[in-house]
Amino acid sequence: MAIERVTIRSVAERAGVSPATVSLVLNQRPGVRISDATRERVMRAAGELDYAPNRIARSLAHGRTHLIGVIVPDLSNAFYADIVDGIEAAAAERQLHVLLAHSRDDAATEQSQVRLLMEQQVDGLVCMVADGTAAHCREWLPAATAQGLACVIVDELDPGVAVDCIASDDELGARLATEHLLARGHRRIALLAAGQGRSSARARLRGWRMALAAAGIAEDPALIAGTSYRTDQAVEAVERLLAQRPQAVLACSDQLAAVLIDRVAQAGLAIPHDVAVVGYANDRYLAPALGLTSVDQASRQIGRHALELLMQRMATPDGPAERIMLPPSLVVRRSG
Amino acid sequence: MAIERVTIRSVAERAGVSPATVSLVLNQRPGVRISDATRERVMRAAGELDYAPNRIARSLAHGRTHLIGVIVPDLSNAFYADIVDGIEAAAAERQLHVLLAHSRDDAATEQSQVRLLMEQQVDGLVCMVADGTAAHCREWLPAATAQGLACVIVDELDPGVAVDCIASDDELGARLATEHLLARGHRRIALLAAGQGRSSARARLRGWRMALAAAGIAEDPALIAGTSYRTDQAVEAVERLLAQRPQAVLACSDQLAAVLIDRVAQAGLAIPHDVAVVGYANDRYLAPALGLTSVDQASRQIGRHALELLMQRMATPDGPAERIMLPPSLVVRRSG
DNA sequence: TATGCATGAAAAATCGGTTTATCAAACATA
DNA sequence: TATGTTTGATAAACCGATTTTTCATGCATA
Repeated sequence: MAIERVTIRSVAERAGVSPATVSLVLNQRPGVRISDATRERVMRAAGELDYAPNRIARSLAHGRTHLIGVIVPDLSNAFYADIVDGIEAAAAERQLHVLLAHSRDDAATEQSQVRLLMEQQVDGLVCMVADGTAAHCREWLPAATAQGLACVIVDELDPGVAVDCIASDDELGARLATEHLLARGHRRIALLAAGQGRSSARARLRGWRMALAAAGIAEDPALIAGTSYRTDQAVEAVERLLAQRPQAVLACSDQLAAVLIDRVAQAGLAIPHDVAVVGYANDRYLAPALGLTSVDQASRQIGRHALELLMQRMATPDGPAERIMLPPSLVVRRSG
Repeated sequence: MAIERVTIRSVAERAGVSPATVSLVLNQRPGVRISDATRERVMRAAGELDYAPNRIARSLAHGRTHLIGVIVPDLSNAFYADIVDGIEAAAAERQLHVLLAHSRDDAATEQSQVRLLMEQQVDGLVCMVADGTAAHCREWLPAATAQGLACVIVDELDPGVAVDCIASDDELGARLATEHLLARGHRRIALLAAGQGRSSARARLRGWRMALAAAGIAEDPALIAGTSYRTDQAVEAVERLLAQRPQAVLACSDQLAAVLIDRVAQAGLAIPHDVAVVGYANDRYLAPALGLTSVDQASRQIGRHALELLMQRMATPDGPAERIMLPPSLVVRRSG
């Protein structure tokens, strides 16, 4: 049973007009005159047939898909999910749709998704990066922009290539968190770092240092432990840090903070009495569940701004690359 | 600076052949003969120009997009993210790509996404539902299938309309969890229920009941508290349940379990000594962070099977609707 | 030498729309 | 009445591919 598709021709036939007329009526562009009678007939025919124009054909004809490609490293990370949310909201206001692709934070996957999205003729591309892909856009960005694709990189401010970037002001975020811990009287404040090599890691380190320096506290290298955002690899770093007996720890993600809290509890210590803990990203699920004080990165705002930046780039392809930082805020809960 | 696109014509011109020949070479279907010299010239020209065929045009021509639409209610819920992961993996093996849409668990948004995906001419549709959209597919599914679109519903087994469904066997999951708590010697085992009206909620209730009945324990209605998966609305139900002094609680999501753990701790009780807690879904981030015993729903498997079901439906559009349940397993941690 | 058959490539139709140029009819003007 | 203008709709070209049909060749056969 072949299903006969409803095309512009079906509608034209039923309304007794030409396909061109149907197109003109449905797209009602200013300047084209259609008689009320004809318009009415076309609208009714389209309604009766429940006509939905084939976007594929439409895109082919006028060379715009009204699709924005969005690449996300980890679908189940609330930080990225919120950014996508912001992008989607801003896109919807402009009659654009989001085509979501999943890189799994893997460089090869990212690259094949970029290629797919380009073949899909997206009008623009927002690429969110994480540890595995932070610098990888160097590989494909030049080719993409050379073909006229507008791109924005999210969550990395130094991708090593001229492109619009947007991220949270991590220096400020780390500073706010550290100052908060200082204000609570802590002096031995450790940093559980992750994402080495990324602009965010460097910024957070700077923020932590600045706050300590401003308080006149000499930096103790033993109070910095570098690890990965992959929590299954973090336990060793956490143990190393706790062995230093810090009064407080700033963890670079809420997931890492969760691991930390777990180890602290296992060690029979109390939070925040023995060790105060601050997380990063204010994960919608994790932070409230753990009662975790955390730095909120205004992720939806990042998404909105990313789309606006993209619009700007699409309008003026040759302008200088921008670099936007959004201010974070500290959400205080009972962990520190 | 208008960027001249690389089309099949550019390649043809450079290779000194017709566009048809280029297409024939690049799609190398069995039965068409191309001389080695020509093939070589075309391949080189395509390589030199870095030609990427326009999928829009290709799809229009042969009426297949090789795109699978996937609707997800909540991007930041690891359960759905894992299902998407499974769908993607299975799709990639079949040279299909996933077009992800976000319903925010809102019926109107879901419907507009369905329409968009259909206009986008997806070859098939996997719709994951949650509380806000569980029964809503009744509204749009008949029209979608009438137009020849293959659909699969995930995480609801009684959508009220004939369609392929797939979900975890929640009766078994709840039974496993309850039996585990019984085996640990608990008798007053409460159920923190959510998702009222959904097949999963009914199944979990049945599973809990069956386990208790098999142990010869009379059901105490006061030990059931119904709430929403929205954790901001769950505190009241949790308090009500705790007031009944249960020895153990089976929560219908890890997020709810987190709220419960939080309230238990606030009440000065110890987990699992005073109250044992079992969650549901084995959230990749939450469950390990909380040390939460939880029912694992094999979410990636659900995704894989969903895609296979979809393939089957695309092959035989008129077969009877299937209803698949996948067996869950219990992951024991320190909470119960 | 004329005919038939492979072979390999190109021409043309098609997918479902958009958009520009064309054109007929109705109307206004001289 | 002849001419010029609107008005409203259509024909036709196009977007960038695919696919079927057509068409030169070259070769083998009778």
